[in-house]
Amino acid sequence: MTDKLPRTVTRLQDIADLAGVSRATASRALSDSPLISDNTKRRIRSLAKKYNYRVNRQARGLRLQQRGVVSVVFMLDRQSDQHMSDPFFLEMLGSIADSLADHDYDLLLAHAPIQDVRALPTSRVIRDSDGVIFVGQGEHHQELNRIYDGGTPIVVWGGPVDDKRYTLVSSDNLAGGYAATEHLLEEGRRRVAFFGSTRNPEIAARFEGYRKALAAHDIVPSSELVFDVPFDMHNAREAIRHVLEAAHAFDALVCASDVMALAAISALADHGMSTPTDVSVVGYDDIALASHGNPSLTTVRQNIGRAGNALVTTLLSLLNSEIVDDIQLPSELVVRESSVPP
Amino acid sequence: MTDKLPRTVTRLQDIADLAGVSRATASRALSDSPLISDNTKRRIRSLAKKYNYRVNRQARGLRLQQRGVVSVVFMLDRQSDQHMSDPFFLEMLGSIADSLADHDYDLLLAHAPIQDVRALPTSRVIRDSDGVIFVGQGEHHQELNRIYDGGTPIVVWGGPVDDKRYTLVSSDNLAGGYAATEHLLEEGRRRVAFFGSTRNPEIAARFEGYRKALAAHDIVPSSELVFDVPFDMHNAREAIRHVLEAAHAFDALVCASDVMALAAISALADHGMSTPTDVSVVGYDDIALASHGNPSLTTVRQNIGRAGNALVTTLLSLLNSEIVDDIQLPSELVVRESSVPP
DNA sequence: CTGAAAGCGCTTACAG
DNA sequence: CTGAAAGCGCTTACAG
Repeated sequence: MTDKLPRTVTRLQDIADLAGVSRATASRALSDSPLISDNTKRRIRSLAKKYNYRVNRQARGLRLQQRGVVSVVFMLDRQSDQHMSDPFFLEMLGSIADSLADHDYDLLLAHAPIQDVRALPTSRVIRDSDGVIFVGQGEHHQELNRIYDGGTPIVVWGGPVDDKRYTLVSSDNLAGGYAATEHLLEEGRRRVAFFGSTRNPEIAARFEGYRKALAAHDIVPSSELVFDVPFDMHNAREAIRHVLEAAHAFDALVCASDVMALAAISALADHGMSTPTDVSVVGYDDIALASHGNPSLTTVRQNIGRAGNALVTTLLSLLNSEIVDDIQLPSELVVRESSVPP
Repeated sequence: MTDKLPRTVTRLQDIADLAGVSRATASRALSDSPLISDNTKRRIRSLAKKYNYRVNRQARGLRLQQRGVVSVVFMLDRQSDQHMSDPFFLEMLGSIADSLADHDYDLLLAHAPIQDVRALPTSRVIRDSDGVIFVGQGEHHQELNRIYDGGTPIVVWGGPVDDKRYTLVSSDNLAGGYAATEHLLEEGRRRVAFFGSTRNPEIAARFEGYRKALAAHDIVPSSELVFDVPFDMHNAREAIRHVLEAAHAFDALVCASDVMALAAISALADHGMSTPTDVSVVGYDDIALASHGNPSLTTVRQNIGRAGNALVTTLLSLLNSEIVDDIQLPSELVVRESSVPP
């Protein structure tokens, strides 16, 4: 008769004592090892449940040389003023966080913009995590290759690039850009401008779709209608003002993000031009705000829930030494008020 | 002459070997123990630097019974439809993440809405972290007291409540609500409505400021002008539509958040009412989008950078067994177009 | 001022 | 099917 049962059961040893087995057996039972009899397993598991035992992740990690942590790095470009306050990134972060939690991994957030990508390999982000999810490639595509070469398991959300060695998850940006442009042309627009920085691989793919759609309608793309507009709302608005003052006439706009589209609609209004009557506008991402503006925004939806899930499961497969393929998710045009003139 | 120096220096033992001292001495040197001579310290530290040694956090944590992790929980209300996609929360998260990184702590993000606050104490969020930062109290004030009573170090961002035992960091919501209302009254508005759920302690404090400002101008607050509008853009817009259809006349609006203010401006426009000509609107938070709408939004700025920093340093003090006080940060009215009729 | 030893809580190769 | 033992990388009370 043991009358000194532990008050609080926190260690594997406590469960083992309670069950009258060794720590080894308890450990194996909890990890569902085939070495253990069903009976023993059942007994140990119900005990663990009853006492609300949860394995100490630090000890397990130390033993297994795993961290149980995945880093998430937002690869935002200084140059194009892409900012994490873009709701698209938050939604992506939320989706990744959910998916990681489902698999019992912690998320280490590298929120600060990457100052020097070369410092990454020795940074905490890589040292203290099992793998890294990069959201966006920025202009650091080759750096990503190098990090991959260094042996860190990484998965990247981004666009197609040449000479890529890491695993890529993306949405079909080319189809998205095509659908957006095609839609505007079918609504009767003829001078369709493109707003966004094609140094960004995702935007470059959308631009490719834009060009193809124009070509399919026998329209020769004019470089006068392509503008390197920054992502950031403030700078986007400034840039768009300049564009409007330079008076390049266009009757429609394909924008690289919803935030940019919102900035464009504002800037147009400042110039006395209304959307969609004077200029039709299409955004990209379908952030929550898109459906509630005035006018509501036609946009290309990226399925962020599936994106986060794909990033996480792909990385975990990688950690599991499985062979993984790139993943491309579909994109979908959502037509609302901003592109349908009365 | 040792010709078998380790290729990769990863363990404390390696540094100790290199320096020709024991692991104990190396450990103490690195943690700046007064027991170690300056000379030895210098030698060991330069070695650590040279070989880019960083202590294994898991091992250290296991030994010290610390996790090196702080959980962040967004206490969003289902009822009031407050949503993490509100940019305010993202900015707050970013600020907390930065501050935590400065102190070498990981951030464990509990993104999913809390289903059952009672399950928290046994959840990973609490088990695997040294402390928890709650953003918002939602309607779970008493639950927070209970978690505090359970011994978990917590710090909460929120509003004033009775019978509070945990440590609170807040901005001066009463002054904010007052300043917003006062400003509208000085602009000549007389029928100032309040939009927001006063079940939320922060909003309740702002509402108190609203009432005081009215009283200071000898205006009797009318319950007809106080509306329990949800936070979520979509539902806010719906709610505001109902308000407008019920035709309660008002000439100004104090909103519980910028997102809500944006929704209000949209809904007003749908009703053929323009801002600020017909109705002046003031938001709360000063999110990035606030300055770029059309019209730009008058709002009460919360200093999110300072907020995140205050939350983190307060929690770390708590972990350090120091006595901490509640912190109240100033709020600041930012006047823009939405509240200044031509 | 420095070191040998114990121990944080776990998992698994080895032996039975 | 089960257990004793080793060891992941660290820190600190104890002894010198």
